[in-house]
Amino acid sequence: MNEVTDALAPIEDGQRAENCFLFGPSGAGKTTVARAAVRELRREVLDVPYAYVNCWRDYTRNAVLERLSRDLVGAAVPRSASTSTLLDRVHRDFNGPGVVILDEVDQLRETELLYDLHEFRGLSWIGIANDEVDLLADLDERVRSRVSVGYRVRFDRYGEDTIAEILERRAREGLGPNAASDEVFETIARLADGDARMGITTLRAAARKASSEGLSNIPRRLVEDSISEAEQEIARKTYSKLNDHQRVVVDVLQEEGPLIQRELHERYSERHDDPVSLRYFRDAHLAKLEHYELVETESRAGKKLYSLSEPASIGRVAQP
DNA sequence: ACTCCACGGGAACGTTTGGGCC
DNA sequence: GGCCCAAACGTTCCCGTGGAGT
Repeated sequence: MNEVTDALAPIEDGQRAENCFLFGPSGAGKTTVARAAVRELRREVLDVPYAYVNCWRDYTRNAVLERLSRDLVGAAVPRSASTSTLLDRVHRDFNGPGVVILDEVDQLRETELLYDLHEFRGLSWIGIANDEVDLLADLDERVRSRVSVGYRVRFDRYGEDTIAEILERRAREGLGPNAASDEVFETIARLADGDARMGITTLRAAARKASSEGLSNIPRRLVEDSISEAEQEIARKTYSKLNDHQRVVVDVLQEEGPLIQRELHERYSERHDDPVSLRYFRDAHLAKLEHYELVETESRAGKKLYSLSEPASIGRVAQP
C-alpha cells in the first residue's frame, strides 16, 4: 500500500505519477490496494480524474480508450467510435495529472495502448496481473524506452494470522464484539488457505447458520460445514457469470470426467445447438474457464486433460 | 518416419452501427 | 429519409511449429 501511495505521490504536486505494476496470486488483495490508494489520493487531491478498466472484459485498444473517454473526461461516446476519434477526444479534453487502473492487464491484446497512455499528458497507470509479465515486451524498441514502470510490487497470499485478523475485525464490526472465539477465526483462516475471500465468505455462512439456530455467537462446530457452503457459494456465483457455451462445457466435464481438448469440443458440439469452432472455443471459452479456475488442466504424456476443479464440481452439483 | 495433439498467428468474412452526403 | 462507407468485433478457416508416442 505504501509503495503504491509513493508511486502516486507526485500527483499531489500536479506532476505525473510513476507507473506501477502489482502482481501476485488471486485473492491477495491487489485490486483492493490499487483502489484504496486511488481513493486515498482523491481525498488529498480532490477530483483527480481516474478510471478503472478490467482488461479481461475490455481487452482491445478501442474498448479501453472508450472507457477512458467516458470516465476520465466524462465524454459519452457512441459505441462504434473509431480508435482515432477516441484518441483525439482524450487528447483534447484530458488535463493531467490522472491515473488509470488496468486490472488483469495481461489480458490486453493490443499493448500499443500503453504507449497511447504515455502520450496523454500527465496520465499514469497501475497495472495488475497474476504473474510478473513483461508488459513492454511487445512494444517497439523506441517506444519501450520511453514508457517505464517505476514500481513493481509483489503480493503474496495472506498468512493465516492475517486472515484471522481480518475476520476478527469484520466480525467485530458486523456482528458485534463477542461473535466468535479466536479459535474459530483461526480455524477458518487455516481452512481458507491464504484466500481472504474464502475466509470472509465462510465467516458469513457460519454467522448465518448460527443465527438460524438462534445463537448469538458462532460455535466451533459450525466451521467445517461453513467452509463447504462457502465453496459452493463461490462456485455458484462463478457459474452464474458464465455464458451458455461455457455452462455446457462445465456440464460435460461434470458428467464425462477428464477429456482432452478435441473430445471436449466434440461433446460440447453435440449438446449445444449453436457450437463455435474448435479454434474459437479455445480462445473464447476454455481460456476463460481456466482463468476463473473452474476447470483445471493436467498435462500428461503430451496430452492435456481438462477437468472440473474441486469447488466447481461441488457448486455444480448444488445447482437447482 | 509417422501420427496425434496442443497451441497460436493471421487472413478473411459477416454483422452491426455511426457518420457523412445527397 | 435513404444510401453508402468505415470501423469494430465475433467468428471461421487455414496453417506452421513443436512435443510425444508408436
